[in-house]
Amino acid sequence: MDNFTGDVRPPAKSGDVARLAGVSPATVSRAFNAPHLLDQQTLARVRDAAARLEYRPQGVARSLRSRRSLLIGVLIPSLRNTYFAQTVERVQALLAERGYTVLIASSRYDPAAEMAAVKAMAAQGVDALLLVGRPLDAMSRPTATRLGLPSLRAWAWLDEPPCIGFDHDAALRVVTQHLLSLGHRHFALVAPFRALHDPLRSRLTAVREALAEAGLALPPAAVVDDGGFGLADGRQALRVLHARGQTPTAVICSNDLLAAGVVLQAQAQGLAVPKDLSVSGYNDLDIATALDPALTTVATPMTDHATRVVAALLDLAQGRDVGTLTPLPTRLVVRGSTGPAPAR
Amino acid sequence: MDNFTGDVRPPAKSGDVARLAGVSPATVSRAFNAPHLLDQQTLARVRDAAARLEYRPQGVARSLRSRRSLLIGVLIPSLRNTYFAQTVERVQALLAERGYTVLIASSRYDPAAEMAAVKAMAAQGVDALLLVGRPLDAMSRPTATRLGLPSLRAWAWLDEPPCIGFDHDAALRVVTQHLLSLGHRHFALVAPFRALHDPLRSRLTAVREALAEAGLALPPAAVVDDGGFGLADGRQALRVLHARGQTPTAVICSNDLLAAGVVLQAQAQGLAVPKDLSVSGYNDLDIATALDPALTTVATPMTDHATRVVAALLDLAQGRDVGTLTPLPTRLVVRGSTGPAPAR
DNA sequence: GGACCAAATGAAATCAATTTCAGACAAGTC
DNA sequence: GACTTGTCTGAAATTGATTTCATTTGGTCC
Repeated sequence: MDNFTGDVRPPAKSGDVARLAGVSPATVSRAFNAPHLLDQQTLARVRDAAARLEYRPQGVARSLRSRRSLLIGVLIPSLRNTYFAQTVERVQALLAERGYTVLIASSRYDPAAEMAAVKAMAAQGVDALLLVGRPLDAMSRPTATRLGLPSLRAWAWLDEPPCIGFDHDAALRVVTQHLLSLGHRHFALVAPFRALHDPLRSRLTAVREALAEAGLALPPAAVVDDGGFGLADGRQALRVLHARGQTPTAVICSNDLLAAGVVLQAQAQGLAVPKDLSVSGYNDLDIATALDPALTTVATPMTDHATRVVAALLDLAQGRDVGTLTPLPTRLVVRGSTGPAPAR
Repeated sequence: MDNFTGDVRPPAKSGDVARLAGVSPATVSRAFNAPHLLDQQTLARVRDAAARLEYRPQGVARSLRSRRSLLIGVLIPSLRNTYFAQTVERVQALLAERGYTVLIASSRYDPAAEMAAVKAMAAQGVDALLLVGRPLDAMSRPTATRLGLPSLRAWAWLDEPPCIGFDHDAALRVVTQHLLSLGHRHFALVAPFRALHDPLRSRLTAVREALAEAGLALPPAAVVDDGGFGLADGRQALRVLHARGQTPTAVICSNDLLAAGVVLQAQAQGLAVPKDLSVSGYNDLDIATALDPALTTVATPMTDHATRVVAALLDLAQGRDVGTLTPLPTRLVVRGSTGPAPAR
């Protein structure tokens, strides 16, 4: 039952430190939270006593009285998405430097799970909540607000402050224009968002509009919007397009993994990239430069993203207002996977 | 400053619910934590009042008094590792079903960060700690124990209970034997663990030993133990081997991404896989079957892993002992990337 | 030398729940 | 009818830190 291993004496509490240092618990608290209020001598005595007893203030008690938990909740759609996973890692590392600990939950694109996670995190008393990606449950953010929980939306730029993110629709328009300028007239879009709710599909609209400006249409058969987000799904997507009789010269993908899959499948079928088929990705992950040819893609700089997200989170957690925010810049990175349209 | 939006009235506390239901706070508490103790009528009244006031017990106060936080800490080496990321996602989902919330920290293979995370999680009062992968700081687990924090080691099987994991060394011996049985005599190993501390390199020893049994040696030049864990690193590894004058017929890789990189690089250089070169991966991630040829690899079943980890964590969190544990079974999955050694 | 002020500290209240302990009441037993 | 037993409930203590408020002390200014 009990699990004694040598010196598992009950951990010291602030009163113990106070007694050893010959001060009151209030002073111990100040030594940790407002050392400038203390006399140098006193501070030293308390620090010494705390070190000797290996005292670590119990977070739970601190949170209760001070109403600050030093906890930040992070809610993402999926950890299988490398970009999200890396973002979480960076955000966590930066927050740890500032003394914050990170609570994580993945909704796995399930609105109910998203809402449940918001409530769970509110119940645990996080100081602020980071919502990565577009909302799955339209009420998740209002719910956080109603529970008195400051929240930040990240990754996708939405006009719903505070928000720090990229304007993905604009980026996709740029990709489309890039391909148009290379002479492409036959497009396909691989963006498996069908199962997700409407707003996520604005990417589709963005591509449609950019094509419409050039007088081109994107027929439903040229859009693969089901399946997953992985390499195998990219391969499958190209097969599906061909099975539907589609023979695009340019395939726009909603992430690099899908694009890599399309490239591999094309090569397996004897199509040269980019001579016969141009392919574009999104995110500029490592894989984009690990392929032959390297992927033309949209860079969504992660360092910038993570840094600004953390700064805003800290502001929110400490009750400060975050100023007006603008979308983060994306950058079209043209590499070998896109080229002039083949003559037909 | 304040941020009122409509009905941000202060959240209800247990006393409010008690008053509305005409009972004492103690009864409200019992309604949530031990409903069987209450009269049906009373229970209904309390539930009704709680619903009407949208009462959610404040976790911080509950944790303080009950000494249970319903928080579980998860500490991993890296979220860039897809297997770890997916494991975290599953573990989190399963724990959420049981009412637990997950605190996460990534050490990024930094021993100091690992130790700091253990302390931070202890301070936040997690009920149990999951340590994924081999220890970076030998003291991290003893520290947890000394702080009275039950911990579980996962992923790697170590004789340091409680632990749930795979015997990677045994699995690598099986891989080596598979390749030996195909007639290979010239091996290379891509396992970029050099920067990591010693125990992690036992994989190298495992391969060496298996080869030794067949009377073969693995020269240092045939081992690539630096670089990263990505696709590009796999490509680079094969280049490095060739630059060193190594012409292995079989390359054993410590993960699927590296193996994929080796395969792609080989193909780019005109080497046929597996005719000229056999390559093995590890983990059996999605990418293993998305390539041409598909990767021979070692399956480390994630569902099994996550399920058992969660069961053990719940036991630990609730102060129960976890029984004796045995390593989880791995499985060699032979696919197209390995084949008979070429004649020389 | 008295009034005033700032710095340093402690005593006690506080945060919001859970838990302990004891009491009320009803039902059964002899 | 007295006694036991079990069920249900509430009052008050408890958890461990922070915060408020009051007090002490020493210095400065006129």
